[in-house]
Parts: sequence; structure tokens; C-alpha cells
Amino acid sequence: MVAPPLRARVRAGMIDEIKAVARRHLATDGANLSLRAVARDMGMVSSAIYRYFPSRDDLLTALILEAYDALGDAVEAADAAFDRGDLRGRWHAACRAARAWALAHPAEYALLYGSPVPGYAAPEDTVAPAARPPLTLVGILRDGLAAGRLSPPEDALPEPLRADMAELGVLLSVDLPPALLARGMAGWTQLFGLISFELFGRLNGVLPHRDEYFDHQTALMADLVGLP
Amino acid sequence: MVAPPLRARVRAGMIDEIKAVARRHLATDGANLSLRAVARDMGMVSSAIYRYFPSRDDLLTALILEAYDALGDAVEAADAAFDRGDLRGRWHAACRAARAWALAHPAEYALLYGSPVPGYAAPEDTVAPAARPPLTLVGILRDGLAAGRLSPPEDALPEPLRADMAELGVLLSVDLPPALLARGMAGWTQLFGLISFELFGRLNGVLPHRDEYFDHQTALMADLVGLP
DNA sequence: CATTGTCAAGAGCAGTGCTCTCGATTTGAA
DNA sequence: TTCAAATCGAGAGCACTGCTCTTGACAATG
Repeated sequence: MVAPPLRARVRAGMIDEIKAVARRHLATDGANLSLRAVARDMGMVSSAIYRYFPSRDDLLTALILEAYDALGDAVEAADAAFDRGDLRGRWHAACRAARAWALAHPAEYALLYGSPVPGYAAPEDTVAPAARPPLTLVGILRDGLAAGRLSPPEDALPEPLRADMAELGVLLSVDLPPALLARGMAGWTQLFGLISFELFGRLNGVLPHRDEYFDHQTALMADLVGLP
Repeated sequence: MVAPPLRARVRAGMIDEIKAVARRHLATDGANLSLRAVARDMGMVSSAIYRYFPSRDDLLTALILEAYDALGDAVEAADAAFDRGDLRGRWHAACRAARAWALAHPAEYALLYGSPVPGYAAPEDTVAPAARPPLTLVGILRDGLAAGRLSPPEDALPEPLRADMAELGVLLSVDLPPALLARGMAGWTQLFGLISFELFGRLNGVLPHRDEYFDHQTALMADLVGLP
């Protein structure tokens, strides 16, 4: 195993530095990332950036992928830190971790969950990392169901929805009753809505005690999905 | 009462036409609205637009205000079309109306509820029209409570959250028990999350039966807020 | 009739993403 | 070791953006 040639290493370093500078710009200037500003910060000329990223969208895609992974790591780590049997503790920890990450990286969260850029289409390889937070939530449900500490709801689902939910279960590789999976999706939707409302300024001026509000709302959803 | 001078009338017409053209551009090109493109479509020169809107943000604000009002009209009309006592019917109608409006005007919805534009700060006069959809939802709860057909939940709220909810009730001019108002906010958050997930492409490839999914999830929230 | 205010047009500034070309440098094989 | 190929940064340039300022034409008002 030979070491990678020097050229490849400095190239990898350049790519990392560009991403780091771009992330910094993202945090201050918001989603309208300027390639020229990034190049300026690096003491380069704008056209040099194109040696490393074929377009601005590709740079954004790289940042999006890293952000998905960072969020996924945070949520999964928070979940893993609790005893497997402490379903409610895991639920709250996962939700809190997602919110904490979003509050710490608002611009990146907006990049992931904000309005889609008109011309931009998310590449195929973002769907797997994007599924990690909801997968963590439904994983808690799966564990609770397997341990017999959680009884599936008896919601009556119309047939097409039942089939859709079954298919979604196969796609996520998690075997849950359709009605329970639907409630899990409700929890995930609610988590996204809570964070987005707070981060996008829709709670400005009202509800100053954000932590308590968030915990209460996630507790409501924990009840809804049937956590003991 | 004299008729407004001709000059003012043609000016108002111009403003309306600019907004109409801008809305059309918004629908096709997304949020990055180009003043020059709007001017081109109107056979004008870009600088002429500034006679009617002092900046691009002001034009966007005008569009945002109109969009809030259009959404508020749709939701309130759907709610008003049902018998006052049919709480569940009103709930579903209001939710469906919001979703239908969003699907019909995706770009305008993204303008309202997508990631905030970095430099842009929503003016004060947007908060009232922005509050109309959630007000419609909690109005259903208020009516149910007044009619004795809805019993407030017995959630234990921590004191600061209870106070926040009481204050929010005053702000919305709706007298609800804090715990019930919190659940109403959960319903509103869920509605926003459902629509955003669908509109922002997060359901692409899964859950093809969107109507059934949406109805089921809003029914879950109707249960959560305690609608009979 | 004369003045005042409003209007569209045009030029121009600073910024953007992106393409192309041109030398300089590094690389890997002959 | 030599040499061609690949890679790199720099610069010029294109088409586009929001926005400002000036100029000349027009209409409404006194």
C-alpha cells in the first residue's frame, strides 16, 4: 500500500478547505453562497474553484451531504446514549439532538429542510443520509414493539394508505404495523415542523421558553405514538 | 367624493400589473425573482420598476402579503362552509384548504413558509395575516369548548410554559386552557410540516396516495386536540 | 400659460456563475 | 534522467443581477 501521491493529498486538502470556508460563509451570509467570495477568502481567483467543484451546485451538494451526516450522527448518538429499554428517554434525546444541531447550524438546516432551490435537484445519494433521523425515531418504535412494551394503535387505515405504509416499511427495512408507522411519521413531521417554526422565526415574539415548549410538544408526540 | 385622479388610477393599475407579472415569474422560476425579467415582460426598462417599488424586497413583501391573505381567505372560507357544530368537518376542511392552496401556489407557499431570505426581515404588518390559518384552527377548539363538546386535556405544563401559553392566548384573543392551546399549536405545526414535506419533495418516491395520507395525519391531530 | 411633479429610458457601477485560454508546475513512464 | 501528459492558478471575458443617477418628455395644477 503506497501513500497517495502528493498531488492527490493537497487536492483533498484543498477540497476540504473550500468546503470549510464555504460552510463559514453559509453561516454568515445564508443560503446564497458566493463562489467568488469563497475564492477571495482563500486568496484564489474564482475560476480556480472550478478545478475542484464543477459548479456551485456541486459544492452545495457536498455541503448538504456533510450536513445530513452531521445531523444523522448527532441524532443517532443521542439515541444510542440511552438504555435500549428507556423508550421515552431515547425519543426525547433524539428530538432534542436534532433541535440542538439545527440551532447550532441554522444555515445548514435551512439548506436541508428549507425551500428547495428552483434549479437544484437533490442527487440520489442524499436520500440514505436524509433518512437517518426518521429512521432513528421509528427504530425506537420497533424496539418498543419487539419488547412488548408498546402496543400498535388500532387506527383504521384506508387500503391504499395501508399499502403505502407497508411499502415504506420495506423501504426503511423496519417491520412495523402500518398504523404505527403512520404515527411514527407524524412524530417525524412534527419534529421537523417544531424546529422549522423556531428556526425560521415564526415563534419570534411569542413563546420565549423554547426548551419547555419543545419538550412538551415532543412529549405529546411520544404519547401519540404510544410510548409508555 | 371625487373620483381619484387619472394619474393615481393608472399608477395603481401599473402596481397591480407588476405584481401579477411577478407572481407569474415566481411560479415558473421560483423564489429568485428578477426585476429585470419582470420589466422585460412588461415592455419596460428595469429602472422604471423602481418608480412603483423602491426595491426588490418591497415587491416581494407585497407578494407575501397578498399570499398570506389568499391563504387566509381559503382556510377561513373552508372553515366557514361547515356547520359550526361539525368540529371535525371544519378541522378537516381547514387543513385540506391550506394544503390545496399550497399545492396550487407552491412558489408562494415557499415564500411564506420556506427558509427565510438572509437579508430580508418580514415587516410588522405580515404577522396579522400570517396568524389567520392557526387562528382558524384554534377557533374550532374555542367553539368546541364553548359548546361543551370538547374537554380540555389534563396535561401538566411546567409553569413558564403555562404562562407563555396564557400570553399567547391573549395575543390571539382566544381564551383557551393553556394545555388545549398547546395541543392546538401542535396541530398547526403538524399541518405546516405535512404540507412542507409534500411540497418540498421529501415524499417523492414514497407514499403515492397523498390525499389519504394527509387526511389520516390530520385526523390523528384532530384526535390529539380532542375533537369528538 | 407656466410651473411642478411624475414618468420611462438609458448609462453606469459592483456584483454574480461560468467558460476559455495561457503559462507554470508536478507527475509518471520511457 | 528526460520528456510528454496531466494538473494547476491566473486572467480576461460573457451574460446576468439589483440598484443609482441623469435626462428629456408628459400631464396635472395654479
